[in-house]
Amino acid sequence: MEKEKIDKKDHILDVAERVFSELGFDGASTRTISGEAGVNMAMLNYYFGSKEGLFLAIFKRKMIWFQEQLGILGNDETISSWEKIEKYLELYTKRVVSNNCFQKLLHQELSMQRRGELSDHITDIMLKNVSEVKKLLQEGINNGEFRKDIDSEMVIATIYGTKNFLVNSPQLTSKVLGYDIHVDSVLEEHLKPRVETYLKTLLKSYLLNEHDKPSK
Amino acid sequence: MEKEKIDKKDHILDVAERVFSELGFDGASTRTISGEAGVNMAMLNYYFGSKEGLFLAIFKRKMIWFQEQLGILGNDETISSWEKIEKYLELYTKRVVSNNCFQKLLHQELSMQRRGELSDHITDIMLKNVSEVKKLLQEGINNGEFRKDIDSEMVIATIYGTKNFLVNSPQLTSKVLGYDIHVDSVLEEHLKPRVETYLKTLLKSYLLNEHDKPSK
DNA sequence: TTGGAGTAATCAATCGATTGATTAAATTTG
DNA sequence: CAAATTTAATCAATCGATTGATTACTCCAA
Repeated sequence: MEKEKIDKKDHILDVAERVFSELGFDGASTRTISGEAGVNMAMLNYYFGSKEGLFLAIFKRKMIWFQEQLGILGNDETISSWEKIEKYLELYTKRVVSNNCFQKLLHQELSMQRRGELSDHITDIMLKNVSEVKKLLQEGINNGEFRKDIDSEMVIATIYGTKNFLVNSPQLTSKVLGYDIHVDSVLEEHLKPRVETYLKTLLKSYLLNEHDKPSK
Repeated sequence: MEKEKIDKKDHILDVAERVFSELGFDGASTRTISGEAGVNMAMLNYYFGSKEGLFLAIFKRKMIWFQEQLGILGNDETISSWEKIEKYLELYTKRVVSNNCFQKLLHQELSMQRRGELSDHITDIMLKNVSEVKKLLQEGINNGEFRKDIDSEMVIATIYGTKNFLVNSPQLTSKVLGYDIHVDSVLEEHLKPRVETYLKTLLKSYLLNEHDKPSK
């Protein structure tokens, strides 16, 4: 059955995504993954060719989602540059909750140099995101909304880095913040809005020209 | 000879630190490490008991260095809160260059939940750093230098997160910035001062009360 | 100074366990 | 039936760890 085959493959990808994010590529054995997914070990190779093929399939699947999210902001001419940044931040912090595993997996793999083909793939995915934000920032500079001397690339590093730091080391973050962010409801109701508010305030004070700022 | 034994152990730790940071804990085999260190494989177990013991020894060695760095800022009463933050940023970005491998290793391990004892160790190390910065920020709030509504914990996440994002994925960062940060001299002369300047400007605009800011 | 006993360091060889992958047979599906 | 799927069994390779033998060194008595 075509439909169920896709569902089963999707189920395996879901499980693999989680296990990989928890144990890393080398730490997660094919036996563990197939065991937790409730399928025979040989199925992984039957469906995805190899362990690395399975790993790659996880990213392939998410790429489509990335692309469409990237287009949402698109070329909306009706709102200001700062409002676009705000919208992007809202879109991005939403993923704090929904794509927890994958984001961790992504930056885990980005920090390793080997597995060249895969690393290039992931780098390309990230580059698309980066250039999108860069475009928004440059637009704001050109129309005078933003200060001319902002460091766009560093701003991007701050957006991604701040979030990654918080969600990629949940144990540390939980201790620092005083609530357990492993619990989904806590993530959704406390961390997510807090990060969103903070990043907006932080970037507003850095990006906007003085005369545009509310006196606070 | 006592002296040479320490040197050799130190050499192994140096190599292991690098290899672990490049390949991860599971990806780095004891054979690879001993091979690159130019010692017999059995020496690793002879010196450190096990692979995990070797891994732990890397962190044990760095803990001393951390402790003394933490005390440097100490209770200096002669400078303002903002100047203390500036000094901390300078101290911190210095490590962008000098402790590249270790920092990557640290946050690699922080993002995995298993290896409980070690994770707790690392979390504690980080917590000490965090609480130190938190104290500086709180001090600035209390004496009126900083705005009262700043989110201290998020600021910390920004400082660490921004740097980690840049140095933990050198491949991506190099493409975004347009110069290869794998080269040490580039790291030192371009990325480090850039990060330092950026973080100072970013945090100054967020932390300081309006009336204290230069009109820019 | 020399010789040998005792300790520390190093080595090649190998252990059982686990890894990713493959096979051929069995089962299900259309 | 024929094709697609699923299974258990097994493959060679590699993993971390350990062994016993060997070398290098220290120290003290003669």
